[in-house]
Amino acid sequence: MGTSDARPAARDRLLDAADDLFHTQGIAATGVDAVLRLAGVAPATLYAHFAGKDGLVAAYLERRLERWRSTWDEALDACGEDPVARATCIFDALERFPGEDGSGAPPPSRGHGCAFLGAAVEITDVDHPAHRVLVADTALLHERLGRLADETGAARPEALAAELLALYDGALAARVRSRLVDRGWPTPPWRELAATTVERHRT
Amino acid sequence: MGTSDARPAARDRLLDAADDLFHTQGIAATGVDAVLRLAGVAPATLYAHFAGKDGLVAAYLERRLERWRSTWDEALDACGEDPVARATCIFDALERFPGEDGSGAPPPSRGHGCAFLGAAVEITDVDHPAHRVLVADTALLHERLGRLADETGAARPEALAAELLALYDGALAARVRSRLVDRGWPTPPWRELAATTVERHRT
DNA sequence: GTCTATAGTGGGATAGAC
DNA sequence: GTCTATCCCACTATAGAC
Repeated sequence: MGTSDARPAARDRLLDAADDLFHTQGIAATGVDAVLRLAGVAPATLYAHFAGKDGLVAAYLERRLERWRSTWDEALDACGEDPVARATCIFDALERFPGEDGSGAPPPSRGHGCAFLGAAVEITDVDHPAHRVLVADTALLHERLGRLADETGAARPEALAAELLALYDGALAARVRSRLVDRGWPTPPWRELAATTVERHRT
Repeated sequence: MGTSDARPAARDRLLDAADDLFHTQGIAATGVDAVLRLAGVAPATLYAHFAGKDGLVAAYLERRLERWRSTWDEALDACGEDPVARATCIFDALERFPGEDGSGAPPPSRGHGCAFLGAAVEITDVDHPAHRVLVADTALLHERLGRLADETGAARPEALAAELLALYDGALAARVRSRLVDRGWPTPPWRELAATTVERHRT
């Protein structure tokens, strides 16, 4: 069956290259040429699959959001039934997430922060095809963290969820800062901090 | 004396325009033309004062970092001698900071996150003239928070400082997310959370 | 039919000359 | 201050290969 070819199809190679370059070098700073070269794909193929660069950007973010969602799903499946574990396992997901994990990722792959928050800084036009994906990312975090916070029996679930989200964003920002200054600071134990936050809200 | 003219000099008008546009629309997405138009300045004037767009970007970030430093200084002067107040008054500074404060800033002025972390996503070339300013921002935060954490008598000052920094970055990220989804979530009481964090480290 | 190779066009932005 | 040059980049068109 042709679906098991050794080399991925051109469309997937384009998305892989886009994921790498857009995230590590910035979206606007990355020319279409660079994506084409890394993917080993001809220009016409790109425009056959996507609606220009903007469409490729949207598709790259969409696929990344799906990957994040399933990584989080797997972490939730693996962490058991304890409400505290479930509310804090977003940090397990972060450790598992390809590129952000502890595995042998080359230096520049890590430490570029949340791809969606980063894109939100570069893309301010609400008519950009990627804008809805940026909204969907925040919506996903709000909805899930809100539900998980609710399950912990917190008095004010949304307040707890907002604090957990801040911890998550703080953890990602810390990686950017540690890339900038290299002289390492101690990495806070995010998961434990999150657990403490949950407990504080259960009074 | 010419220094008290009603209209600022061209160089300052350029920096004002750059501060506005680069921060709210992104650096790469903002053309030099837009800066020139908003500043009411001729192209040649820009290139007489700065080394091209990159130089303007560096100067804009440099001036913004200085503004942030003095805002933080004033907040430190105003918050008294209590070590906990001093360690947490970075959030007072955030409230005072022009553009990020609660004052009548038009919608798009707020909610674009830390200008330096944002620039770090757009500018990955370490040879870019603005790169050293990005490093200086993180260095300032590390150094000051480290010193303030030390003054609280924390057992592990750097660990405390890292947590305070995460809270700071989380607070800025929360503003970006609330701009994206508008349906507001409760804003955590950052200063109180920071105070709780300090107390937890004083055991 | 999907993809590649190559060449080329138009627009916008940086930069500098007059 | 206007006006112009130069360059880069997104995008397209054509023709051919697997």
